[in-house]
Amino acid sequence: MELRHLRYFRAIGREEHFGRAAIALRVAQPALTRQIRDLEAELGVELFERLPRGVRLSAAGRAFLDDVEEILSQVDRAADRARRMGSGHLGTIRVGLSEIAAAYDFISRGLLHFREHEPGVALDLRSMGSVLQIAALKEGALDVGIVYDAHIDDRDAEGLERAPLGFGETMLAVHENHPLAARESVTMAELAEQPVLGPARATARGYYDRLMSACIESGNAPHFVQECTTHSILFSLVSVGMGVGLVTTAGSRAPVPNVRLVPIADLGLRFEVLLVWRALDRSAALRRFVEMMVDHASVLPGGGHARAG
Amino acid sequence: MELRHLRYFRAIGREEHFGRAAIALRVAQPALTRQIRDLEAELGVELFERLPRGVRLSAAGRAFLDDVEEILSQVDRAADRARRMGSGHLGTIRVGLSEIAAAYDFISRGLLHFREHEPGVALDLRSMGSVLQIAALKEGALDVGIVYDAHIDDRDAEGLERAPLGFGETMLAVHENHPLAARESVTMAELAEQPVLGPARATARGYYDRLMSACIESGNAPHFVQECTTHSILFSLVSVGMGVGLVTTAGSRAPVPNVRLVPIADLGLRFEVLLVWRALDRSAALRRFVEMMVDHASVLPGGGHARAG
DNA sequence: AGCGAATGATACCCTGTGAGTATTGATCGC
DNA sequence: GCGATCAATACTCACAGGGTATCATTCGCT
Repeated sequence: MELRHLRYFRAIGREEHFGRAAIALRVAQPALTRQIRDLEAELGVELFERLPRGVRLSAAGRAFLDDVEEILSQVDRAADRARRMGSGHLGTIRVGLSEIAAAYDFISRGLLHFREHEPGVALDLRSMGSVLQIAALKEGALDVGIVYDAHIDDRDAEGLERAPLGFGETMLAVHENHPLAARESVTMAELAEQPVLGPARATARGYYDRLMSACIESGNAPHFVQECTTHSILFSLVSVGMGVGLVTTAGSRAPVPNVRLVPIADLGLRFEVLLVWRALDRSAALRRFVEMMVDHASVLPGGGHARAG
Repeated sequence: MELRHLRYFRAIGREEHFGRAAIALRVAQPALTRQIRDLEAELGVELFERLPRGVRLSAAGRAFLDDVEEILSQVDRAADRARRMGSGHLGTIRVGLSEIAAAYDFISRGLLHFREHEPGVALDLRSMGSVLQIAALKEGALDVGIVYDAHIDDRDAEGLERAPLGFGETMLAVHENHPLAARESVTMAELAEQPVLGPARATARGYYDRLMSACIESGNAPHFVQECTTHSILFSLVSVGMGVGLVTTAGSRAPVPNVRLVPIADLGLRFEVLLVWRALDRSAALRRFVEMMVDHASVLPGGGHARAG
């Protein structure tokens, strides 16, 4: 049995007329006679009652017609689904999101934009740290990650592709009652007297190392009193007055009400926010996602970032 | 797209290996390569990722495989259903049952027997009068009827086929306190003094006419005081003492507690209980039903009836 | 009653396509 | 580096499915 049999049978069953079905199918009538004869032989069932003039569906034929209609429409749906999937309009993308990502409006806007323009593609957003994202990407447990460039070392580079989305400036988080809270900017020298909170090397090695290098280069390495594994912990500690914090984030507003962000004049430590994915991944949906994220939150050659139309 | 494509794709998708799939399908491997190439071209989707060594389902291929599995099993189910329907093991038979039928145990037993042996065939039992059954049969609203022969006249005979199932004896229904209740049998002469209940000509013309003819032939036409359209009405009236009733039924027990059935020695009016169906009806389930009913409640050539093994 | 139209079945021919064999190209494992 | 593995390609062949012409039957309209 082939779909041809079913298509022919459906046409004849609907019309209960070989001639009209032949016209609709754009084949000659004898072809239908033969195919239906073969189909009936294979099933061992008379699908049509041969009347003196014309034909009529038998009881078995009527039941079979219902099934065939369902089957053929299911075939169409399956083909359509495969096509949409192949063209990237349908599917699931597993996106790794470290908590820092939420701070960048071009990321959340980009995600929203994609979801609106590709409603068939489910975004499986997974909150996980940058280091974990890289590992998950490599073992195929994640399709795309959003991380700081500092977390990718050269060994990671092979097999992974990346695209810059924007930048994160490293700033000082201070409690609103802190003397430095009202300042336009501060210098590293001013931090020497302060208890400073910083990242944890264990969970963000590359970032930690680059931050430390920059501090040392500035000539005024601060006094770190606490390593924080996440931004939210760091902000919490700053907000209860445990010290000032070195954080890399977007914009000038902290996610906690009573904490202010102050630029550091002589540090100039910038991190790139990257989209990362497997170079071998040929998923059309992924390509579409990357394209849209890059396009939406396009990074200008000069270094800043702006929204594209 | 043909089922061949789907069958090949399913085999390769399950194995993720062209060679083994070719063996399982009993075709040469190049045939698969070509069919899959065509299928992918038609869908515009790469269903398999071509690895340096071997193949792997793509995301679209994996989704398509799920659909294809469903489609192919549905095709099998549809074919199976059509076959079962064609062989009479599946379907629906609309059976007309007049209330008299319930009195004959070979009918209820036959129905039960059929239901047990053909669980795939639904019996759509419809309670309707004999005359209505004949009409419904002719216009295709009913597949088989169970009626007294008296209701079929020669005009009905054409187009309808019949088979005898058993006999109904015409007896006298009397209230248990009635003087005749204890008798072994009565004669028509004895009924002359009685108020008699009989059938209604409007709803059972053939039966009524034959009953009347027999009464007149007996030489003692009784005095009918009431026409009853149904057996249950007649029995009700007898049970409240409105008179004695002439009824045709099976066995010697009335369906109402305080009514007795007494044979009428000199009437000898017997009616055949018939299975009736359209001669042109080629439904296998119907044929199976007729065969089983006749076989089960087989009527012996001598005239009586007995149960067959 | 007879003729023509309608309808599906049959006969016959021909082309396209699907399958087979042999081979290539590429890669992996030892 | 050699042989094994695996899919793709080249080429040939047979047959299945489609087309045209025709038949058999029946129905409708004179």
